Amino acid sequence: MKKLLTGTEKLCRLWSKRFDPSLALVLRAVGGEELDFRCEMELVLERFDPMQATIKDVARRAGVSVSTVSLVINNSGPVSPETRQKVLRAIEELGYHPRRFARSLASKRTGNIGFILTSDHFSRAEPFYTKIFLGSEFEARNYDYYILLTTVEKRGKNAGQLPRFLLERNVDGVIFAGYVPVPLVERVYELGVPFVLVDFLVKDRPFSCIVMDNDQAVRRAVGHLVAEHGHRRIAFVAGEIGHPSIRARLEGYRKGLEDFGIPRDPRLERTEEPHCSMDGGYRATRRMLEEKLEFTAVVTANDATAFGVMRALKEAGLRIPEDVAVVGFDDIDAASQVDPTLTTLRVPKEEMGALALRRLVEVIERPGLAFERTVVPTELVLRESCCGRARAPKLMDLTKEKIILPEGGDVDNTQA
Amino acid sequence: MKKLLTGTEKLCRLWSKRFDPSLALVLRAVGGEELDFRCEMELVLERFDPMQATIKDVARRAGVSVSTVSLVINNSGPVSPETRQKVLRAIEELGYHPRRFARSLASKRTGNIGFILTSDHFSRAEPFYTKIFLGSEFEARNYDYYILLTTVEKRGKNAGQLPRFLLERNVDGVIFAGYVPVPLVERVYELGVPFVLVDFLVKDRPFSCIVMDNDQAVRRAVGHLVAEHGHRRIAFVAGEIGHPSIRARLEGYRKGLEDFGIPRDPRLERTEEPHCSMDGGYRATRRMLEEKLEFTAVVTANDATAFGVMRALKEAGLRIPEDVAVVGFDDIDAASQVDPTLTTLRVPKEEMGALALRRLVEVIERPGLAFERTVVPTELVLRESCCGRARAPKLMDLTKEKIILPEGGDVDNTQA
DNA sequence: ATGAAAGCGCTAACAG
DNA sequence: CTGTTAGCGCTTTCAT
Repeated sequence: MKKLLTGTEKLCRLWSKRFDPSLALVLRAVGGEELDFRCEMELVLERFDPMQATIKDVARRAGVSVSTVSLVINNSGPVSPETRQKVLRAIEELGYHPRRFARSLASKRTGNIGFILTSDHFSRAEPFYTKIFLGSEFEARNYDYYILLTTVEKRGKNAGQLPRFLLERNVDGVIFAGYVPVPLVERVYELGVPFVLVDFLVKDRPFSCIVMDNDQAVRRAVGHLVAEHGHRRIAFVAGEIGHPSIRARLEGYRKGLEDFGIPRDPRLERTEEPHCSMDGGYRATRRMLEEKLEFTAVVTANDATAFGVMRALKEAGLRIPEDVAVVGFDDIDAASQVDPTLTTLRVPKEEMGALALRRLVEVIERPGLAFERTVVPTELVLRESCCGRARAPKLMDLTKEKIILPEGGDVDNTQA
Repeated sequence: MKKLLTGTEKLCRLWSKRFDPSLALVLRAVGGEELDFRCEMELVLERFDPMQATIKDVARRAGVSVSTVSLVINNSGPVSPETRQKVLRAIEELGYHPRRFARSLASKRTGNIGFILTSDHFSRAEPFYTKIFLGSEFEARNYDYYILLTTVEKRGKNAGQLPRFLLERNVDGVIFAGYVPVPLVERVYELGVPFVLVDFLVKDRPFSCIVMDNDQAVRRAVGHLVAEHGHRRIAFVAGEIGHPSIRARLEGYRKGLEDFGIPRDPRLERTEEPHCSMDGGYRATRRMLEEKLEFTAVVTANDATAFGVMRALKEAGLRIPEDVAVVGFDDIDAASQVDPTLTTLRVPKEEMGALALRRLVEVIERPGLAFERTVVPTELVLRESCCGRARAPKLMDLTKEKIILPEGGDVDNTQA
């Protein structure tokens, strides 16, 4: 049985909720008679309320209904210019901002995007994925989205488990960065939640993704080593060969050799390490040296690996690049800070993150959009580790770093 | 005038909302007679609904009211063990998860925390603040919070402007990382939104913050250079002297010299560069060399600066550390990857981020908690750039890096 | 210990 | 073009 509240009672509740419960008690004591001061009180509240204005306040002040205000806010419907002006002014005067969660509840859209990567990538805090994340984050603002980042286990019991924000329906879409568990991707797909992969793709599945031209990139690097520097004995060092990108890089290395009719030497393909890390590069190189293999250049699966390679070479008393040239992949910050500076394939990390975000927003806003694969080009950045100190640009001329773009030949300068 | 909806009408709406509007039309055509299939239909929905179960579904299935379910979920109220079991089972069976935004609307708590740093720090993507962020992010999960990251302008028209998530009331508290505009901090303070500063503090304000023992750290480093290696001519290179942390490091440098009665030489205090960057370090060092200043060691304000210093020294044909020793600050990843590896002061970045998160959650959950300043200790990590290759640990023994802890030294590490 | 009911602030369908 | 109204899914008195 619904009990009608008296004016005073309502008021008490209001105060008790929005201010201090003790004030409500005072009011209760004072308000012996039942008056409907609702309206006056709301005006009072408007002036003293420590809480932000609501859509109701705006409506009252503008002398229109809440729906009209909503239409104005969302630009979703015809509103006469005068009314719009009134509403806009009220919003301005009250400093009104719609609350995110209230909109979410009513509209089923959260304005959040989930960013998922493996704890592996996270805990090793690889600058590579950090950059991608930052790229997405930055772009997200342009579309008025927030990004919620989380990590998942690559394997083990929790591997297929949905992140919290999906269970709580707290995101409108998801970006997967790097090598995530395929079952997880499939589950998200089944849930019907829009998603995009970055630097990853699922075999035999046409999911939307943003990847680099991994194989062509390495192929180009090998081409440079052979054509410009006359290398013939070129090694390839990588780990984590399960990652599609890494595998593609190996393929690119092979194609590169093939382009020049150089026979493959399996002993120079070092993919035995579990990770593409500095440690992995170091150990693999030590082993090659111990096996007395001949090589004058090393192409690696990423910059971290290259650092390990360089370290091992130096410890063995070999000069870089005079005795052995080294090429990395990614162009992380440290690549231009090590000595000698590292020739590497620059991946447009932030740009990839931004691209992923844009594509995801598209899908969110136009459900049923077809999957699409985007391949972004990398650039070969020539530095000391393959060209030598004399020929490579000096530190302070970063803008003049020589860069070989995928499209053209030896295009000079221009840093992206 | 409220119009009562018939059973069919209700059903149509339901379907139209939760499924496909076209289905609703079909139903409308079929349901000529007015039946109240509400109950049956809800059971049907329960089985086929692509949407997640709601608290109502749980209540119905458990045969209790929604309030009881709420009590169970939040552990906020007395519920008989049997009822609790029933509810828990229903939740389990339905795979129910409360929606974040619905809770927010009802409870006024969002479960989000804002993370604010300047676009400066962001766009230069300094690994330092990235690590702090990751530390907070990781810890946030333990407390069931999400982190929303955003950047603000350090200066200019937008400098004092509130980030979106504050306007939209989309966070329960805020973490400020690094040097943010003081007016912004003050505004957040006035808004009554809980906040914590990391690696920053506002002069003459007792705001809660997590900072390192900047001055003591550098003092210890100087002490090491003097006591262990006999240096007397020690330079200090930094930029961005407005940042409290950087200023404190300069103070530490001065104290360090004082400890050994070494007179200060203003020409060896290079703080003219705008930023603590590789470029800044490089240029400052070039200038010192051009001015023919004598120095056998350089203490820098951060690792990036140190890299620039090393580069300039090498270009000048000086050996590190034989001719000049170098000490950094932060211990970013690259510090152990450069050649020679960099002696530096390790800042527990992730730990600081986590600490900030914990402190913030405390404040959020117990409003009115007093401000508190936390000083975390740094460690002096000895590597090749001051000890030389022979004495410093080899690459692969990272765990055996020699570390001097603040406690172990002869210095007092309390900071006001 | 449990349930009924009143919101939280907003959107969107629908009626005028 | 504008207003009325019914929710969205949950929390939180308050009464029982």
